[in-house]
Amino acid sequence: MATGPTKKELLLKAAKELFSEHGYSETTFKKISERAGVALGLLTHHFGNKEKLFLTAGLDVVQELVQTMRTNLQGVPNGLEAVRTFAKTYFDFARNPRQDFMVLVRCSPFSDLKTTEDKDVMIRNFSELYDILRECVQLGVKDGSIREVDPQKASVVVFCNLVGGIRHGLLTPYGDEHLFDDIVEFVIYGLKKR
Amino acid sequence: MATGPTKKELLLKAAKELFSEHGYSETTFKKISERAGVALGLLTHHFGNKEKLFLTAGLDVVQELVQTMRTNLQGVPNGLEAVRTFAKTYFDFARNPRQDFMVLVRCSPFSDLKTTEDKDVMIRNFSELYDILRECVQLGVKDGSIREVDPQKASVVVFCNLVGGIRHGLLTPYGDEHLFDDIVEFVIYGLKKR
DNA sequence: CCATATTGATTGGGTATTCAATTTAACGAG
DNA sequence: CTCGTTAAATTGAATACCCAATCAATATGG
Repeated sequence: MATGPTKKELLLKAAKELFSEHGYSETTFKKISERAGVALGLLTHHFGNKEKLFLTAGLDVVQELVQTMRTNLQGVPNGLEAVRTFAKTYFDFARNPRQDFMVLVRCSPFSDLKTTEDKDVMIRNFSELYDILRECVQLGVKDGSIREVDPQKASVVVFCNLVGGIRHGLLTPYGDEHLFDDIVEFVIYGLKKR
Repeated sequence: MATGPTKKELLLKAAKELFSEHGYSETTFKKISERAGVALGLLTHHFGNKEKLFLTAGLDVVQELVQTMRTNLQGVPNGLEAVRTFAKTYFDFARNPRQDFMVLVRCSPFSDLKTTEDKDVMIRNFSELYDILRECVQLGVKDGSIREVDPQKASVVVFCNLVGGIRHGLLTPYGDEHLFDDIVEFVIYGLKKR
């Protein structure tokens, strides 16, 4: 028997798409079940409630991004290039509709979640990304490709660039198709040893 | 007769506070009218509907920011310092609870508004800020305090830094109390002529 | 045979918006 | 200043709608 995706997977896929397209509160169980083509009741059966469903969707995206990041960072020549790769991977991932990255952008994972446990889970998973970026900066300071900066502070600032870039590039009418490249260039310029 | 604030003003004030604290969909007419201490029906009477109310609240904040920006930028010695003042003013404004800046952050002005006319109104008002920042960069390139950059591109990149900084500093658990200063420093470092 | 998956109608609660009724304010004529 | 008239402000209950979550009934699979 050719087993395709399970109904649970279909629901999660539809949920990720709808969260991406219309945000948390505009996405209803009815719309999700209709897009997935399965019964409405399966949502609570498989995911508990709406918030848990979003958490599942969001974590799915974050973990895939972490994995992609780890893969792309293999074999980078130095810390500065690692940061460049990190930024490019981040933007490429966000641009790719198949990844449903907008789930995280549209749904404010740190403010829309209501229970503190759910927030903590999301925070822990996001922290992986921060850790990776910080290690890139640390590496660069050590190997001399990045100027003398506090890796902790610098990595947060770089992350702000990425977050702001995503919001500008994908949510506002400002910025052109080169925005992401411009940001990468600016970040590298600001870190490079001179 | 000592005329205090009108009921319309009380409603708008309460709406801005609640939008800031809990976002668009968590803010209800009931909560707004209760906090303002006036009748629920006045909301539609004065503002038409919920989206128009949010638009009014958002525009109020943007226009106040534009005015503050213009004031603070008077008498800056050169373009680079103008950019620094712009960034500092932006962060100070966002940090100040009295300004209800979080209305704009929590309510995603470019993605939550439903009608294209409302989006256009918001876009036009926001553009004032972009124009001001671009002029600062242009000035700096001319007076030699900023290196040779495309003012259009550079100002958008700087804006991304500010937007990302706000989200990190006020919405996520990452970044410390010096984050805003770090970002200003990074931006200035990336623009300064060497 | 039992646990799990699946269905969709039902439930209970909450929402923006409407509306008829009432109060207040504005303003000119006498 | 004082009515009288009219428009605007104000009220909160009523309306109509939508949603997440429940649940009893049924099917499936190991």
